[in-house]
Amino acid sequence: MKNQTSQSIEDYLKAIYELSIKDGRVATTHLAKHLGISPASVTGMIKKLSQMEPPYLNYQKHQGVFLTEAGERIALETLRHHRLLEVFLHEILGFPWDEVHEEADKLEHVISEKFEERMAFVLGNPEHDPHGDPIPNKELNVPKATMICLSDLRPHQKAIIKRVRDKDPKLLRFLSDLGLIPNAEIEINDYSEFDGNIHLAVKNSSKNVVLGPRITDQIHVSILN
Amino acid sequence: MKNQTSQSIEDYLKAIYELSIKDGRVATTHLAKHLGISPASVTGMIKKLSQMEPPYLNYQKHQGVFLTEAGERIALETLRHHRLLEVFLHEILGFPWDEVHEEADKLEHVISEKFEERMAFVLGNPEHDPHGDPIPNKELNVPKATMICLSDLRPHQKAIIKRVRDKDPKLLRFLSDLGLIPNAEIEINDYSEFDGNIHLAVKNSSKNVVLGPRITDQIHVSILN
DNA sequence: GATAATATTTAGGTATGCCTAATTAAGAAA
DNA sequence: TTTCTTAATTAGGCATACCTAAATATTATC
Repeated sequence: MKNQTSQSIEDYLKAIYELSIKDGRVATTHLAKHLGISPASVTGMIKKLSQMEPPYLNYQKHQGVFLTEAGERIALETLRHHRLLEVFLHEILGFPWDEVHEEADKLEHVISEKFEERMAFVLGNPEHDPHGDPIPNKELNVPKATMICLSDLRPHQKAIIKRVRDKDPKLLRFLSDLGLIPNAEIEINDYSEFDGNIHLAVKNSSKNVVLGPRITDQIHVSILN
Repeated sequence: MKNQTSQSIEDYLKAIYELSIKDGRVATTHLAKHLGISPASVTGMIKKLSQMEPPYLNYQKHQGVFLTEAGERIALETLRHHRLLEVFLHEILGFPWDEVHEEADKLEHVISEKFEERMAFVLGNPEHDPHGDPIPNKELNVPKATMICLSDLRPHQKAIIKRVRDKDPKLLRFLSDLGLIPNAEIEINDYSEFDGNIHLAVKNSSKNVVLGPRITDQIHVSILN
């Protein structure tokens, strides 16, 4: 079996990479849900990907999958494309940050290495995309940052938003209307033990905001002393 | 049958548009050669495209095809994408003009209307791509220009290069090394009746060049008085 | 440890878009 | 007009990547 990629393969590998950060192995159903595809189809594809030469992933029946080195390389290349494109769309073409994800999802499979290289040059080799996610560098190393969830902050702590993980344009628009975007400074006012809601102040907009745990888990921050 | 597009369909319609400018109807084999596909495959596709609702093209067995209005619309939209992308790649990302075609050929099928619109805005609604080909405007009207082939010029005439039709990167690089790119000013020195070679001077580079008819037919110019 | 619920896989099928080989139609030349 | 050549079509296949329905593991619960 020949070793090549396709739009689909890149999507699978990227999804497995993202899901396996948390869990190690990725379950068929989990992957299926994430990709919006039936579990049966996923089984077919992961069998194929695990039988390529070299294989893109390790797979044992009923045990889920994880990436091989070759698979991770493709995933990181795709992720680099994706995140560079997000910055590019935002900075150069003026896309609002909640619209960059969808467009980058299509383009990431199509651009050439030259396009990637030119983009990185024009943008000055950015390390983070507009959502704060780290961009793998040319050697595919992912810059690590020490961040915690907004939900882990305690009252009166100040922090800077570094990353917003959600991809839903509606939520992203909601957050940016509140000023809750990467590099914004916030201060926790209160934390209600009861429902997990967090009350916080956004510095520049001087707005006071109440956020539920569904949202605060998605926002990553670094603490200000 | 539903009416949609795909990468392949857009390629077919664009090719038919380009070929039918000269000939009106486009023959199966002609199209097959242009697309690098077997004639049998082309027959299958054009049958499909002519039976859609609305049809993208008119087709009668053994008589070739021509575009319907719906087909032409898709072709022009794709062409607009393509040529805007060429300008964009050249001006914004710094691609050399001989490399823009290949990249645009892939991207043209993938970018959104928003991407197109943002590109046009950032570039200031250009009317020509780096090869001098006209870019259909938003309403898909193609700007017309009065140009003739370089091969039709007479000795001592001066002209400005408006368009270089060839897509071969090697030839394009050769021409730009000589300064023969859109907007360059040239003057015809001599024309050899015998072999069709044209001797000309390029203004800015003050080079003297001899070009054969294979090339001079591809270069379109407007005459300077 | 048996059973119920859930996860996963197998089997069989579909649409797209390409292929080769064989056939038929059209156009040119004798 | 008949024949030859070239163009176009049909027939039958293949790969990719998805689907549903049915069968089989696995895991959780009693």
